[in-house]
Amino acid sequence: MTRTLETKGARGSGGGGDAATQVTAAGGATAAVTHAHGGVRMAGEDRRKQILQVAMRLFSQRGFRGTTTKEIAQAAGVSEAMVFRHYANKEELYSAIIDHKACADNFQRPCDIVPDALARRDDRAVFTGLALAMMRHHEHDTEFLRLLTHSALEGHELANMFWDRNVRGMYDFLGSYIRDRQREGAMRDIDPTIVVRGFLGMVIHHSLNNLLWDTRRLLLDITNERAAEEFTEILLRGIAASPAASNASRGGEKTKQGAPLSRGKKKK
Amino acid sequence: MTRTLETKGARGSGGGGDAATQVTAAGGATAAVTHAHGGVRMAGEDRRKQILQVAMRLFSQRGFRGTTTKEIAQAAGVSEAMVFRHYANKEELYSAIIDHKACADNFQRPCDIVPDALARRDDRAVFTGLALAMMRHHEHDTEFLRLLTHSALEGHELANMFWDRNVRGMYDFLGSYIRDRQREGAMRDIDPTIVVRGFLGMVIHHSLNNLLWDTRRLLLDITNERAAEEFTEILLRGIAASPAASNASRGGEKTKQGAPLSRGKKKK
DNA sequence: ATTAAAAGTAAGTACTTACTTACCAAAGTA
DNA sequence: TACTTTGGTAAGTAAGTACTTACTTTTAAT
Repeated sequence: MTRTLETKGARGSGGGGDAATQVTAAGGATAAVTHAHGGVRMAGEDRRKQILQVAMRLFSQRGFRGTTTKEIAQAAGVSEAMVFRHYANKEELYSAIIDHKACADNFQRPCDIVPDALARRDDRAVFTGLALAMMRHHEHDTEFLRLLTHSALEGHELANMFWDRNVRGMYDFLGSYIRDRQREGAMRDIDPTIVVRGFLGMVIHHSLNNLLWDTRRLLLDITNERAAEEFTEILLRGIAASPAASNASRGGEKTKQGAPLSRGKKKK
Repeated sequence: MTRTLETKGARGSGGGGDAATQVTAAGGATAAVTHAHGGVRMAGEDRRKQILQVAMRLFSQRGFRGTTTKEIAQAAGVSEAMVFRHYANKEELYSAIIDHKACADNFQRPCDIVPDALARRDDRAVFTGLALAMMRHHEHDTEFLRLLTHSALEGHELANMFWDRNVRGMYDFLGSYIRDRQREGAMRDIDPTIVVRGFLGMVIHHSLNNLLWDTRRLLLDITNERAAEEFTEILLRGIAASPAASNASRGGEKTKQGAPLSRGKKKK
């Protein structure tokens, strides 16, 4: 009788998304509490969040134009009018997603992911760490990658925002790390941006592939750890300061390099 | 007066697509040939093709669900009824695109692109050749890449079909080439599928990036040729048979290798 | 000239879509 | 207990949406 708002609120924001759908489905038949509605009454703020999450899921599955407000309402277990009570229109729902996705804990800066490896100049740890962080994030928040691709295709703002806030930073950061390692003689002379493009290409394409194309992993079924290691191995060998060939042709001067090739630590 | 069908037919299938749109736009105002319609009368087969091409363009821009049959009709310069005269429903239009895209000249088998390089065991030529062919195709038929991504997101058949007919083949082909080169001692021991994944990742991600994300090439602005070469260089160095390290550790047996490392030919 | 097939249209239909209005009931509060 | 606030609904509306029907014009062979 005197259950507080907290109780309902907690249920709502916790696993509310799917539960509400079921409640609604069953509600019409069984629960005749008051009239037709079988959904739980939530605190406004909780309902707002829940609707947002449901919308995120649906947008990521079917795209913005491909998702109807009716579907969102049904999946949230409320009437369509409730969606428009909380969000003035469909577009505002979308920008709320942008805010939520962009401002939230979603992306840490790359330098925060592998700080110690950076200090140690452990190239392998740096690249595997970053690759792993990205792939785990993609796998754990699959909605996001789909949503992002949809936005890019539909020319929505989310794509640009993500680009500016995250991708650009990643290029800057990794690019300048590579430049440093080139100066230290550990990596060969090559445009760092191309290296970043190649690295991100391998990682992101792999995620996109698993998520979008080969969901059953028919072609290639490996763990994120393995993928991160193998891609890193290819990349680092690929950009290592001129190896055997130059050793053979130019002879001696290996001691010239400021820092040791981290390739040496390979099968430690 | 007695112009043959050929004449009109040729116009229709030639540059008809965009012309028709303009004709319609101007038609309402200027051309009062018979009644309201300003479009040219086409032979059935030509109109059919034209509608298909218009639909392809629109689907690639806005996705399947995001494109209306009315828009297609308007862009083709005909009434909506004409669209449904040629294609029973929207879905059939889509599968016609699939047929056209999949069956047409779109994708040559990988072994046909670089046949001589394959025979010569010129790894560099093989990989740059393939990369370049893919990137050029992406650039020249941008609709296709967008269409494909849309299909993958929307779970349409085109994605699966493309996967089965093209991607799978590419993995098989490149995979077995790499396996051969490993047996010949030219490449190190690594799962060939992972190598293919990495290679396609770099190339496809680069195309997708230029087409979808960074269309103004702000982050990286290089020619396809350059990109193909650099990615190939990274990959081949990355998977080359263990270089300095193994030579030094295991000593002699270099003559065991069936074919010379094509890396030697580098700056020829 | 007659006629039949084919290219084309205008004006529908049945349904969906984003969004509104008017009203209701549960919760808190005086 | 009465009253206000707020989460919630049912039943709209106007503008799409895919798709149809009934009709007209052009073409070209008889």
